[in-house]
Amino acid sequence: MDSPYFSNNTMVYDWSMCSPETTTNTSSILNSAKECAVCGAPSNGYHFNAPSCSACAAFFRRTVTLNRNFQCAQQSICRVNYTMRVICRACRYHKCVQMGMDRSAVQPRRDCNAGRRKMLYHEIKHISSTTSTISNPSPPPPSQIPSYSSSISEEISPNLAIRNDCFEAEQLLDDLLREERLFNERRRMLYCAHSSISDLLTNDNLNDIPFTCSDLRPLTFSGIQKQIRPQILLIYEWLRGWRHFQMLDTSDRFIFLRRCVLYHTVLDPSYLTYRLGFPTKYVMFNAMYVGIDENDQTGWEDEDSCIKSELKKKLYRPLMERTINEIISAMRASNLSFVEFVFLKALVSFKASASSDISKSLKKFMHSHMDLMLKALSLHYQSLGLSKEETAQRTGNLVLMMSNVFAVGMECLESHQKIQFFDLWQLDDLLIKLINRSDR
Amino acid sequence: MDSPYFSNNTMVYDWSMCSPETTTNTSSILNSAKECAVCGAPSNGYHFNAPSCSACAAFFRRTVTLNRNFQCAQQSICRVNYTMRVICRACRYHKCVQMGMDRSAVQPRRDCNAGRRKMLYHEIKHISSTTSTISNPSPPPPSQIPSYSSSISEEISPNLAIRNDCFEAEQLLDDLLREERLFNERRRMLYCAHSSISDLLTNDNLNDIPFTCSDLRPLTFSGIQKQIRPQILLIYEWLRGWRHFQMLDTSDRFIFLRRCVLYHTVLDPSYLTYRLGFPTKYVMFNAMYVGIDENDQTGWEDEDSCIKSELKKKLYRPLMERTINEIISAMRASNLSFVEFVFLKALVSFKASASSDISKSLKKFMHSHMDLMLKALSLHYQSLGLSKEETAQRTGNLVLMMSNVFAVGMECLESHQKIQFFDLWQLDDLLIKLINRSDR
DNA sequence: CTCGGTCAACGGTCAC
DNA sequence: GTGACCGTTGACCGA
Repeated sequence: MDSPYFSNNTMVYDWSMCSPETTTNTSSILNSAKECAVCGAPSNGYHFNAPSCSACAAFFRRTVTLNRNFQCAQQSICRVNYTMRVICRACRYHKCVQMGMDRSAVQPRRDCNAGRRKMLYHEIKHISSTTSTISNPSPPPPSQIPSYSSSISEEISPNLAIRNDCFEAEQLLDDLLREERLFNERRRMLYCAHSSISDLLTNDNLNDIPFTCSDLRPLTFSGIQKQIRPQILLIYEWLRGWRHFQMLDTSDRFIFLRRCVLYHTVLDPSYLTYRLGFPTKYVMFNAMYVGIDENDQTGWEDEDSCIKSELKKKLYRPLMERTINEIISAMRASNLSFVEFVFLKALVSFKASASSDISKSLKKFMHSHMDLMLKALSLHYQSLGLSKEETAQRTGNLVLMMSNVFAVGMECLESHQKIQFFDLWQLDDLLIKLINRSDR
Repeated sequence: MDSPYFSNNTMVYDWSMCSPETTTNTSSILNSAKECAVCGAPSNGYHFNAPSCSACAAFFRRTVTLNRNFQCAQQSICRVNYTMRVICRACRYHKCVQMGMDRSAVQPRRDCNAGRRKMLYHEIKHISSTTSTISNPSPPPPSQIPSYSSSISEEISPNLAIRNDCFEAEQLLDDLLREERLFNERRRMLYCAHSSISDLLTNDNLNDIPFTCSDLRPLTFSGIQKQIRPQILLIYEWLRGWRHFQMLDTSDRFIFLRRCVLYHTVLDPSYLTYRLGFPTKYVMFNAMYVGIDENDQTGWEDEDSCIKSELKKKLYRPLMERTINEIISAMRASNLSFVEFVFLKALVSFKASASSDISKSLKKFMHSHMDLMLKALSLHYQSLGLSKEETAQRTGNLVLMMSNVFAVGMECLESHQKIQFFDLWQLDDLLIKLINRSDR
């Protein structure tokens, strides 16, 4: 009664189909089971918890058991369908995962001492692969590739499970770093005043902050006002870079976007200030800054037809000071690294969304996703050679920072709801829609 | 004999040879499978549906993938056997087909990263760089254009449609449509005033224009001035969506971006005006419009601290009128479809860049890329059921439109170079860098 | 019904 | 350009 179907429904369908129009129509569910979710070929049922054809199932099984890691030659945007499925294996694998295939559903290598012939086949394969690796001058990979020999299958299985998790975690870190770099590239193009275009277009730009000190300009509120819309777009692009975002329905996307706009607006300036401006300049998302010191009037002056100096200070100095005291100082104290910042941003974004009014199954998925994030962070620390104590301490710092970000973010939200309600100064109308409770 | 193999073989071969000869003696099938039907060499089974040796199979595969067409120096009566097989390729290929080899059994190009060495390399990299992707210099040479074997089509026979080309053409159309839709989604988020956020975030938005009439607002030059930078970013994102863009070096990227900014600035307003504003409103990229009629002053008024009405009209009315007369009217006359617009945009972008100062090999690649585009367009017309005459006529229209776009674009460029030189009004500094010859 | 194993037939590679 | 070589794929099977 429960076996595969029940688990299928809770794990996959509940959250991939939480949009009303799909759940109402049962035939679409039946149709989706008849068609491979990965390549669209006629499917004969479920494989590894996703409606898929046997070919994609075999592909997925091979990829997992051999612990392969593919790299897309393009930008991980290859179309995967019946005719194109063999073109890019990286994207085919990602689509398998996206469509709900579960790495843990791949069983450990079975004991195959069923017949002489099979053993013979394996021995031959084993010998030939061994000799080829020996003849190769490159470092030998035998520890990575599972042996074809069936005799040690029992010993492999626990390691294999760990490796699967590592694989996912590693992938996650790669995704997050890629998206942050893209975000920086876009910000450079939008806000940099002095860089040459060659600097913007180059491939080698691995900087973890988008600006340099020479890009910083005194803040004007009218400048912020005009550039908040592109900034929201960039946050949306960051969110879309997350592999599972496209599977969310509209209302869940809305929740995620709202949360990210709110908390990124706190986090990004914090990191920029920590890296570029502290202790004199508080740097905003668009490389504009205000003076931190009370006597420094930069950015706090009157702006005709926009906002008065007094109101600026009344509304935003407390927020700025709280951000400095509770977030930026913590970043400085722990000497926050780029990777840690990227994790902090992701954890804040997903934790905030998971605490919102989303479907139960999505909530469950989000929590396992955050577990994976912590796992990836731990692996990162491990690769840096940190001890367990240091790892625990830095992870704890990050989690403490998260709660500070939530607190400051809430104050920021309330403050802007007040601004909008009393019309203290003109906010962008898309921002208002994201601040308000209802969507209109 | 080997019972499992035998049953396997019969099952597989029955499926592939579902012909009336299945009643023939099984042994004769096995005998015939033992020797190559083409050259008589010992064969190891079926290839492309004919019992053949691996050499003849490889020969057939190369011939099909490279779409080669051989000519026999004799009278197409050459004997093809084990010793003579390399003498006449025309007769060898002919015999391949005669013996039942099926061109459609040759599959599309597979993942190029799948090679033995490269795979090993990736796996090693995978191990060593668990998390330190930052320090990874990412060895694969980006400036090198890979093999693109399909572009080496010297001896093309038009009646033998290349399967691979069809795949690539299909992929190309898909990419272009996807990028245009993404472009529209981004424009909606940047410029829409009245849509609800749910409308922006929904997946089902397949509209081919980003705005509705209710989004249109009277133009202000200061508004254009402020929003040109996000627009350049969107053009950059469009360009980056092109699969091969990341393989270009910085200077080539610069050339492409310059060309696209120029011609998209002509093309996008043209399409928007044709679809939304004509004959009263000329619609810009950000949903702002000016009046087309000389008596309609909308958008042409004085703007304090930016630009005077007189200068606006002097600088931009001629450009607008030329765009209407030469481009928009042509779009209207041919009732340009969304897909055609997408192709027009791509053709203009790539043709303009290919005519610039880029490396010879890139130029060659660009031309074959444009050929592929025309092929994809032709396939699209074919799928719509258009006759050859109609296809030729519409393709001709599109090519004529291209040259008009180039002409108007050149005038637009000169006009803005003049504006920048005499400082007639303040242009965005990134735009200036893209207009000027040198990069500084 | 969906696992894993199997192997003929694919594609890519690279000395020759 | 050729063909031996090897890795990958997917229809098929038993469990």
